Amino acid sequence: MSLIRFSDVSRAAGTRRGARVKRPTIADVARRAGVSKGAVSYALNGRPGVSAETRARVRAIAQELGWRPNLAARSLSGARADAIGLVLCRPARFLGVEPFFMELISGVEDELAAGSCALMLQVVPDHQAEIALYRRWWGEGRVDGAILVDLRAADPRVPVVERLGMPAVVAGHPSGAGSLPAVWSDEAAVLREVVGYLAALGHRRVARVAGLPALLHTRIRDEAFARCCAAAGLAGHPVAHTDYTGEEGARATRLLLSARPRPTAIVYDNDIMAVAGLSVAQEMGLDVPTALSIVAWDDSPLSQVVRPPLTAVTRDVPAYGAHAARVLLRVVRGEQVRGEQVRGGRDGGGPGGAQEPPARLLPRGSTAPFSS
Amino acid sequence: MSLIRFSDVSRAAGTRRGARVKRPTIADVARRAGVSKGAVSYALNGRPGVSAETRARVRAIAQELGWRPNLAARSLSGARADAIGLVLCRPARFLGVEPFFMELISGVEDELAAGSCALMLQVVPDHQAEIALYRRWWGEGRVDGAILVDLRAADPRVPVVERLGMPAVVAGHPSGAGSLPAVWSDEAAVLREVVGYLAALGHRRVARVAGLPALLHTRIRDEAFARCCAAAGLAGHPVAHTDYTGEEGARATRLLLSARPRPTAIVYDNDIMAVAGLSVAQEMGLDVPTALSIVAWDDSPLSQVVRPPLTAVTRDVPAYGAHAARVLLRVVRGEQVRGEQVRGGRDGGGPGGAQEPPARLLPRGSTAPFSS
DNA sequence: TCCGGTTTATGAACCGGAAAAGCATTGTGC
DNA sequence: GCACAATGCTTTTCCGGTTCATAAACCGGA
Repeated sequence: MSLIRFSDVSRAAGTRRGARVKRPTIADVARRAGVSKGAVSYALNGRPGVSAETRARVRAIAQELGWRPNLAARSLSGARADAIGLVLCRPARFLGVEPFFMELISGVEDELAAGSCALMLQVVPDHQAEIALYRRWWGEGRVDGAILVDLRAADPRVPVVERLGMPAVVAGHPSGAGSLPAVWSDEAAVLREVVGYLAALGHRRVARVAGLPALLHTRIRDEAFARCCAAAGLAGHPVAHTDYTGEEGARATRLLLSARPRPTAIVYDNDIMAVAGLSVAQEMGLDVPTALSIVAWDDSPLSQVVRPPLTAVTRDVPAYGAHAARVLLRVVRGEQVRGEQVRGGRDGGGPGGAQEPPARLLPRGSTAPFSS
Repeated sequence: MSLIRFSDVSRAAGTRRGARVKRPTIADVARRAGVSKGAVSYALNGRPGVSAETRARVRAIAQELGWRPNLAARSLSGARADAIGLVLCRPARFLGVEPFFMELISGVEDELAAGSCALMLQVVPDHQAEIALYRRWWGEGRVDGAILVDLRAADPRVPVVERLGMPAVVAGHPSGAGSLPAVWSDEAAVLREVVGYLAALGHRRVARVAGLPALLHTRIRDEAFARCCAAAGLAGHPVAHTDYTGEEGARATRLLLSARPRPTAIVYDNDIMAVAGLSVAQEMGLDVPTALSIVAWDDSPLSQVVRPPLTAVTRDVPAYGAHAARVLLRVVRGEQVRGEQVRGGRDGGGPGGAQEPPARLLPRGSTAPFSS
């Protein structure tokens, strides 16, 4: 009996949304201030139509009552949802591994928080689901726009988003962004720096352990790598593709190091694989850096805690996310992304967008001169 | 001129929400089906009030038109927001490092996606901001509830959330959860297993590199560690507190290994610190595992790619997140969390909640018998 | 044929805020 | 002194669903 009562009470008063402590509405503020709803709306939104005096009084009362605009009501009258979406489409187990996304997200949120905009995050298994999600979110009016990551060649998401008319920003190279603005950094330039550096150290056989071949940025790196190697006059430049996990990184390294002649330097597409590769090399009796040089991508604390600390390509990922968010907010607000358009438009990118400061090569202990 | 025109066009038709392709509303469906708005609502929500025949017709038409319920409108009439909140309160740079949160999030979302509920994620600098965020989200009707993580002793968030009446679940030990349901795993038991294992291997001086001392689970582990060591008859059991970063993990390890007599085994609170500790040991000429055994917490691929692979405490983090989400959804829906209440209530936890399957110790190459 | 009861559908109110239209009051220019 | 604008506020309508009161249609039984 008492159990049933408890259950009933709980259902009736505890958890149902409608039963929560009633929040003041704009009408409460209006009544209290002795003005109309409309006036309160004007006052609180900083729009003309009320005197400075009334505005101040209304503001004070709203503050006092702890009034907050009901988001549903606001967006129902055609305003914004004040949220943007971010869909991650890698399997969960890969996500946990890479600091990249968490850093990206924290950067995005830094920017969003400033505009008191929220982030809707969802992890999905495939592009199909991702597209369905965009439709749903946009259809339900749940988001004002989205940031697209992990662009692929001929990415199906781009035309869908374009057709939906949903504001969106691509975090990645503009070549695949269609008409969407893109925020990206020049990976080819960094790769040039890396290869140049290794060549200068005397390395002639440089290999690469790359990420998912379907991703556009992997392809761009692949191509740039081939070009750079050729330009630097390096011999063969084997590239192994992986799924970014340590396991595959280790396997690829083992394969590369078993070949004859074996490479004297390996460039990895992330740091987890570089660490795995380092372990494999040590396991195989190859000293790093004297017998093998290693370069990691997307520096994280991980690169610094292993011995030797890894030479890494480092970039400010949070800043990258923040930048993407900033551009998206501008698009959402209907502002032209003018400044960036000039900078970004030149090589066929979308109508707006911006280039990030390029990543930098940070030499540490895992690279050294090589002489055969 | 063309630039200006482009800008105008964009503002007028491109990005403003109002100008997007008009989505069908319930009224459109009603008109098309030749029934009233109300009937459509009943039909689509599976509520009585329409005939099976009409229901089917309305459903078909809604489908055909691609109708989706406008979330704002729906939640305005007192329904749910169909989103739950998760606020992370560690500095961004720490978040990127730990796979834990990303895995937790992916688990949460697995569960939410099933109920087509979204996740609002935000990273904040401190508890102050976190609390403000709960107020805002709840006040604006943006979320139906929240998952609280990283509980501290006498956590200020708990009473605030209780007072707000916002459904919430604590991911952590129920001792700090007040009246909120908690989802947790028995860390003391695992620690007992770990210490017992090391003691059985012949270790007499076991040290611990712990995480942030302010966190409740750190305290629980601290206390359990002390108790287990005493129970196993181990000598001193120094504990070094850190901020979870590799740097501090390395520093703490250096300190511990410089003491005389030095510990023969170290248990770390996460894997990044364990990896850092491994490097430090190797740097100091101590072979792992013959001279020093290492145990990591929260196994990630990282533990497996280093040499030797790390013995680690492993648990199913995504499942943990999924579980928390499931309990929260129940609370939100006003269902009693009955089954769990029995299991969870026994030791003073909230009115509901559930215990996770305990973590397991996974011996790998970094632990070995020790004989002085 | 009439009657109570159920099923099925309708119309209107309502949620909370935004914004257009309406309406006094005061001020300005000629 | 009058036309006209600006100011400051109110009224009204609207956004898109939910829900309640109500009514029409239907049913079997007396």
